[in-house]
Amino acid sequence: MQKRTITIKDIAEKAGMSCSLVSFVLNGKSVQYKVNPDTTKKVLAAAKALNYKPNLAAQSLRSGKTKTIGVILSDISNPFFAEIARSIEDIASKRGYTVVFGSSDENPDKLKNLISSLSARGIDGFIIVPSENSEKTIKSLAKEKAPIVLLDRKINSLKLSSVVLNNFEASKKATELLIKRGFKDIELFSYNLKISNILERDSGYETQMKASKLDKYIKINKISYDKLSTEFEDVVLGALKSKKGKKAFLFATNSICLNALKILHKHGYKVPQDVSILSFDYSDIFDFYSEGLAYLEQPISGFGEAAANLLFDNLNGGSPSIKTISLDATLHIKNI
Amino acid sequence: MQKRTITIKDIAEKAGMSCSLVSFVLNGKSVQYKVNPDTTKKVLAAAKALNYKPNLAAQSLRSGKTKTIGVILSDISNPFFAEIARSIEDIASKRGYTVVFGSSDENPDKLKNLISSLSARGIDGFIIVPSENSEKTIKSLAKEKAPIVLLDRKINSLKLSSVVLNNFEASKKATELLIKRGFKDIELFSYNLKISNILERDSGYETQMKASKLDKYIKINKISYDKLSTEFEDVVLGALKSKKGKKAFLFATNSICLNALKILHKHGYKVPQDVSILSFDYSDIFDFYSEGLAYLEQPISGFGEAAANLLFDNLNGGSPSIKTISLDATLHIKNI
DNA sequence: AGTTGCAATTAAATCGTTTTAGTCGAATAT
DNA sequence: ATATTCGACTAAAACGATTTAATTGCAACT
Repeated sequence: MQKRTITIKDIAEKAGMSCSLVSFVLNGKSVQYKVNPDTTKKVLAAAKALNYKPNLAAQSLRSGKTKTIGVILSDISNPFFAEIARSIEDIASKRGYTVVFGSSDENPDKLKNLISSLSARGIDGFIIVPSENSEKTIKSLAKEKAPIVLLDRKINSLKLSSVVLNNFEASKKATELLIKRGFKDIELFSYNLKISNILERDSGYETQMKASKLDKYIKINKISYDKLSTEFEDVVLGALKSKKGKKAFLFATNSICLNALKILHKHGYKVPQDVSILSFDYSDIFDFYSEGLAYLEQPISGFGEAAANLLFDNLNGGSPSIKTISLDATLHIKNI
Repeated sequence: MQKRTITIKDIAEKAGMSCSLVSFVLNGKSVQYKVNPDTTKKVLAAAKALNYKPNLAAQSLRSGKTKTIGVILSDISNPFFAEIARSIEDIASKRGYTVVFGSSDENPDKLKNLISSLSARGIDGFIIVPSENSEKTIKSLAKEKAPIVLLDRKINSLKLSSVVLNNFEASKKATELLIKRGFKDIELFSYNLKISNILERDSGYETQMKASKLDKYIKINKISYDKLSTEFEDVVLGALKSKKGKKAFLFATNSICLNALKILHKHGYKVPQDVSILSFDYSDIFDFYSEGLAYLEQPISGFGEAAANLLFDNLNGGSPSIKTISLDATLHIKNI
């Protein structure tokens, strides 16, 4: 069925000239190589007539570039990362690049495998959401290979561009709101992952609690990433029973909050009667609560766009400028 | 910073032999080409010592294969497609393939652009969620290029493998349940897209309504895909006010249902007092309803897996067997 | 007239791998 | 002793595009 693919040679024959000329024209270097305007026209006409599509493998082999960027996320089926993926895809396609995605599941070994398989494909640049303990892997990638932009989390010891939320400020601001509203018993639910965004969220909470002399109420519940659906229920129920009185839960991520809300509902606890909620990220569920809830919306597409633009600047400009872009969260309050 | 990349030639030099031998060994053709076992060992040792990674561009150029598959979805930021994307990615990576994704937004022009840009990259095979009016585009791709598997929707006029839900049966079964529970006034909310899954869901509903002599209650609300957040509210409110008595809404997709539930909540309507709900797909929201709700869960990862396996079978086996795989939905009932 | 200069074109090398067609010596067969 | 086979290996072409160095005419200058 496949009618042999059209090469530059076919064009050359049809137009009655050498391959070189065709290549010059097709790369927009007619002027530079002083190609006769008539010749240029002939080439373009022939290329269109034959419906020529350059062979990317050949171009890559020659140039060492693949016009492809690699994006490694935690999990592309997580809505947060799916939206990021989408915004990166949009920008890349406008620039004529394609994107390959990989999911690390917060697992450093998977991350390492992904990086090595992508880097073997001669990817031009990377956008990476670094998992725990991925410092060495990323460092060695940075040493030998293409530009890298870190996303959602930074690694201070590495001199790399990154795009992150202003996590510390957001978390502090959220805690402050709760305190202003009269809450003292504020518990944070967070992952036990050693990644910058989580650590900063923890620290923002802690800092504000201390600043407001609520040291003795500080309680950070660290949840293991892959045990959210199993062992989390006891943690939440325990926290609900711990003390009497006005109570608030601060959730470091969407997924933790969602699971907690399900547990609350399952056991008949009510928001805001039993507890008030403040969560990072937006979730559709939030639209069904009209009081006792607030959330910190992240500029998700902004992350993808900023990271993609940063990467392309490094890729094309060549100027390896290291930047950290820090975006702000928006606090939405529903009668809290 | 880049220490020149290692080629097969470097290995050949280090091991003191020709490139050919190295290639034979590295491709596991030692036996076929009767390479001396000692030589084989030497090659492998040298390759490992130099940390050799084959240049994919060169391999592609030579073989015409890219070890890459293209996946075109409606919108990768939609959780349904994100989960499919994830399951395809997992299978592909196990087989040593990478995946490039594109989102068509149900727009035939975007789909066409995506296909042409992916096909120019010499993609080995495609998994496509066909949008409306994409028949011609896909047909011409099928004629000139690699294997295609259609996903989520089929196009009867094209002889292509596809993986879909048994939409007609699912929709009929759902309608039947509602009727058994005593509902007569059952309205369907569906997209006005001419794609097989939607049309079959419409038809399953209609068929069952007729079979149960409820012809005069048949009402299909067709919503325009990109106006879900704007013009949909009036449709829902209108339907709620139309008749008195026991009422049920059947939603053809997750996104329609989610939007409707938000509207219900916003205007103070209650489930099941004002209306009962039956939706395709699962949504986290559903966990917050304990009565008057049922949903048809689709085997989402199953879609991705089946499609990927089908594609790889065609890709490697070479046998261009055309199969339609039809998966069943699971009906979950919450006190309806 | 002979050199120079320039516009326009082309041949050929190159990127890294795979594969075909051979080479070469040693072992076996006649 | 010569022909045949076979094991082990190699040279070189091919994939398609880009780019450097070289080659044409032809006009312009001294």
